[in-house]
Amino acid sequence: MDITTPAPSISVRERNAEAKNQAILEAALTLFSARGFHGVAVPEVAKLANVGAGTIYRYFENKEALVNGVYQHAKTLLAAYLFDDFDFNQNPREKFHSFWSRLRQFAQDKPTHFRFLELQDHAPYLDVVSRNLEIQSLAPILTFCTQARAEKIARDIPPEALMALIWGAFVGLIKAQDAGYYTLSESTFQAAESACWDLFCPPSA
Amino acid sequence: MDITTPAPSISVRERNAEAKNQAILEAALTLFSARGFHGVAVPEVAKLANVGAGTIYRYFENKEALVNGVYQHAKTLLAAYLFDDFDFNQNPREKFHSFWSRLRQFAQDKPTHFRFLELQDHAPYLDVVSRNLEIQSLAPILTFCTQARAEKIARDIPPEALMALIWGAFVGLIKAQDAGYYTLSESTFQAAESACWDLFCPPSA
DNA sequence: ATAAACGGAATGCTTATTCATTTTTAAGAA
DNA sequence: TTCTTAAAAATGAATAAGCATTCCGTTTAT
Repeated sequence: MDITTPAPSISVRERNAEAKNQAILEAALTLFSARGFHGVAVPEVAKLANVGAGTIYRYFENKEALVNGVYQHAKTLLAAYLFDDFDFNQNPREKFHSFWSRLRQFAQDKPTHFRFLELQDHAPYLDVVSRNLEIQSLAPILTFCTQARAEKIARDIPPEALMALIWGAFVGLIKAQDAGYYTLSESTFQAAESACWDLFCPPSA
Repeated sequence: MDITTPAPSISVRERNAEAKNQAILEAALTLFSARGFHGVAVPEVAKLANVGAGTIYRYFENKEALVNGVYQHAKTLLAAYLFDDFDFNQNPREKFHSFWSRLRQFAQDKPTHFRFLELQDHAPYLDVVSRNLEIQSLAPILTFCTQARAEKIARDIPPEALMALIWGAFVGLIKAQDAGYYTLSESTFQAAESACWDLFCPPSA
């Protein structure tokens, strides 16, 4: 008998609860990313999560809270992909490459998360927490654009617009692949990166 | 009494029907563009169109047919903005400028149409006619990209990917404005155009 | 006067949410 | 350890609200 363990800090109860929470979030992510918020019924989420319909309401106040939970989960994961262990001592071109690669990794590893985030972006049912998370998680990139602008490296365009152009280009690339217009190869991805870098800073400089 | 007019070729009935059809399409466009297909109730469309709920079903078989009607209407208008009286004898840079300006004009004149088309793109409830219209209306741009590629003017990237990057960049620019991140000025639009042109073709050439 | 078009209440189905009941967990007594 | 039991968690049928579509009495054009 082990008297060094007074009580398990994580009870069976907590463990189960965590697993269930995850199962619900994952099921909701899958369905919302395919058909959008209004296109999915809550009992359907319950079924996919192998959970009773009532159980969802023990974890989330209502359907809106559920979609916000999924949003915050996905956005946090994206931020982790983008910024964890990021080396801010790189030169601008290297930083750009890091962002591009990390974004690509996210889109490849977590296509459902990526699609979900694109679909729900700026939806009217997103709450204050979700909106702040959106702004926060883009802030480092905006800072990068602003600095590059100040250093006369980036183009003379408002940094927000620069960021929007490049983010939009990336999203367009992924969406067109999703839509079946082509299959992205490694070399196409690299070529797209340098094309976007040339969008970012004037070619002659 | 005027015996020279045997019968009016357009009856009051036909005229009213046309007006009603338009009113329904416009109301549906407004609501769908704001809240998506599943987020809008048909009687709500009827109310905004000043029409009885039943009347909608005299013009459209069901809700799906309605959203497809709106889609086809909007996509056709976009194609008109993009291609009507287009001068295909311009050089590539001039053609690019024409496309960019026309797309901008559409986004400015018809922001609701633009938003609707972005929101419903590749939605599972779009029918064959809508999907074909999508492909058809982008074909001239794809042809432009393919030709520019063949003439070694455009970057060495699959033309579909090039188009996706530029289209995506444009959409990103407009969406970020919609989201309130900034207000687009004339000069920003021009700068964005040349940035995208540099994305399109290698800067050194 | 007649036939088509219209309107909007009525119908029947779907769905968000609740709640009474059952199952599971934690902890102490035997 | 095994049994007992109170509390927490989970369930899914039931409730209530919402919605797509229909239908029939009314209006309108010819």
